[in-house]
Amino acid sequence: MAMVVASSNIIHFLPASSDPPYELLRTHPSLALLSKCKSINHFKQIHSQFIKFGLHNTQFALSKLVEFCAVSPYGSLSYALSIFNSIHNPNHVIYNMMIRGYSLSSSPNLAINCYSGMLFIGLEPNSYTFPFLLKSCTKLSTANAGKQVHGQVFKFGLENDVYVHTSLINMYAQHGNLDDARMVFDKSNFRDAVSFTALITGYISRGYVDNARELFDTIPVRDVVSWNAMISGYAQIGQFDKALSLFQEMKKAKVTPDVSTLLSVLSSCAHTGGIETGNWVRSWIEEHGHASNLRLGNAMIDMYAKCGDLSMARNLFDGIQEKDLVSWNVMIGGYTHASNFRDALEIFRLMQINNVAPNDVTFLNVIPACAHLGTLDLGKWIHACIDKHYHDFPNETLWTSLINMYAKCGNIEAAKQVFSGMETKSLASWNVMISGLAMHGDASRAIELFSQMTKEGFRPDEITYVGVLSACCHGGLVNLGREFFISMMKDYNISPQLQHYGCMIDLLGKAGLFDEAMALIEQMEMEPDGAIWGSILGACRIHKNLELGEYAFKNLREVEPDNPGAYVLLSNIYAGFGKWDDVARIRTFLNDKGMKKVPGSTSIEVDSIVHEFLVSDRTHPRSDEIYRMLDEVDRLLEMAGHVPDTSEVYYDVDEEWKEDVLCQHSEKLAIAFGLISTKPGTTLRIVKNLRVCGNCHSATKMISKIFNREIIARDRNRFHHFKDGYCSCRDYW
DNA sequence: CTAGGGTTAG
Repeated sequence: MAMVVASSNIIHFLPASSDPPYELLRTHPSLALLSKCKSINHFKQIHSQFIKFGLHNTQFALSKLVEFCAVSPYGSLSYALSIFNSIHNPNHVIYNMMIRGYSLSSSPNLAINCYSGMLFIGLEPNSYTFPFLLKSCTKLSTANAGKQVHGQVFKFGLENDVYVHTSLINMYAQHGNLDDARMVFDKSNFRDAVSFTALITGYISRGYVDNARELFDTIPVRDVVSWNAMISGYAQIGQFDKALSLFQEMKKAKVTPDVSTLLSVLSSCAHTGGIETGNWVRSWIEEHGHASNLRLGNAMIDMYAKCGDLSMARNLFDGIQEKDLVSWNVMIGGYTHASNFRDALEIFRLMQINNVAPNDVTFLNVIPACAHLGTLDLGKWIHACIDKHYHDFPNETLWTSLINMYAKCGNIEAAKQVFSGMETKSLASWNVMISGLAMHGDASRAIELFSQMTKEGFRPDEITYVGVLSACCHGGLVNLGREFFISMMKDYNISPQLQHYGCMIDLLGKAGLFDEAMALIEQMEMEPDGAIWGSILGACRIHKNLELGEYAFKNLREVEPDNPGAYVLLSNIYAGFGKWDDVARIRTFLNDKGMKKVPGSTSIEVDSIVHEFLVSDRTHPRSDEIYRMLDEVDRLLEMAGHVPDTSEVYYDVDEEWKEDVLCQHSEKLAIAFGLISTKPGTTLRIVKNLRVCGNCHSATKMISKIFNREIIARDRNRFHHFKDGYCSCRDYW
């Protein structure tokens, strides 16, 4: 092997013994230049300085030149090699620096060649050689080379050097060979915090946190990295409480935290809602001059957002001058996490204005916001953006999120397109597609898709069955619903959860099968929740069942004492029986308790802007036009013979409820605005926060015919497609 | 003259 090759431009061959005294070399001014060198061109100038002063004839200076080229990020390994090749008899240091260079490069295997070359010319490796060589072995995917190098360590009697054995432990640990890592550790006669920590991180990365902790407790003197390894280990596996209590111990031990510590601690605070510790960390960061650290800033934003203090998060976010992608993502994610979807989209808009390119994390936080708000235009724009820039990164979660968004924004066709375009479908994608179809009342397609997914070998999970059962529920398919419910338990061993019972009880109740519904409630192994009693109560309203209605109300009030919806539904039942005294009694009770019903609101997206309306809302800038349109709508409805159904309306009871009679429900305002602000024939998509009332439902059916508009309405539970005077729910909801 | 252990969003 010819490791020593003369290079054409460097022709000096000198024996090592010609080095002048180290002191003269070490203090030479040209050496100081290297520490400031930031480019290879600058290095070449320094190199010629070395030649000019005759420094390049010394092993010392040559080792410095090779070190820079091989190790510095501004160096170049090929340049290091050309210098190395010009050296007649490189010493240990020069060889070590070449090996180190390879260990840092993308071809760590070449370190081994270099090591062979060193042996070939008769140089013995020393205690510095192996840490570098072992780092290369660590980077290799196979364990073979590492084993052999371990043999070399014995051969040269270096197994008791603490640096060498730490490198061995680390190498084995990184390869997942914890037994050998432990063996080296146990056999070594000297251990410090570094060698302990190497083994501890190995245990943690394989999930053996308890073994790691056992070891951690026996470290004689722990340094900050040991603490960090253990604290972040707990955080990684989700044991955030343990991470935080260990941090308290670290404070007691008077070990100063560094940036890594603080990042782990902030993340733990974020996950546990531990805002007190979070506040402490924040003041510590400010006192110790870390306030301008971007990563800490981002972690603090995340912590405050996840702990629910969005305004503090926003203050910190606004205070960061040089925001990076993560800053934007944590702020958007914070708002989405807190269900503050409008602000999430607002930050996203600011991000566009600031020309910051989004990534998949951004989209995963923005798309659900679009889904909740029903902003189809923005959702489409994001979809186009993903198609354009991120098609190379197939991200099933991203497509699944898009399917869900299209379904929730009322464009089920686009949802189907994204779904069928997915090359590899995940269980989650089948699930969102099925529940999307269910939401749109397309029970037959949902069920068809379910059988297709099982044919393709996917095993349905509990979420799949929530979708399937809710499809049956929205389609009124009682028999099929029963069959699926049984098959879920029998064929897939999924025990029904609250949501499954909820679907079944809703389905049975709406069909008037009260005995069966109540029997199912008896059968449940958990306490029925408010949704279940609510659906019984709602079914009692439809089927005018006063006795069961009162019973369901009693139970609902026990589970959700502060839910005014229970009183409203019961009042509806009384109204259906003409029991106005009871209606009034409930009203008085609600007023005395100061309970307000959740204000209904409806939003509509026009030209990518979301307009939100409340009952009798007059705050919109085009309010006058909207109310003129509303008058026109009411006039045409009356002409077409639309008679408001007064059975659900609270006559003579309350100012707020009177407005129902005036037909100024928020959905009608949104529709009126849609009619005046879009071209004739444009589909109107509205999103309502509550369930659509009977009056608005029948009015909207007629509006769709009179104005020749398709109106797609999302309420709390499902979609209604109004067209030509009909609704896709077939008045069953 | 050279060295070993650890890192943000979902």
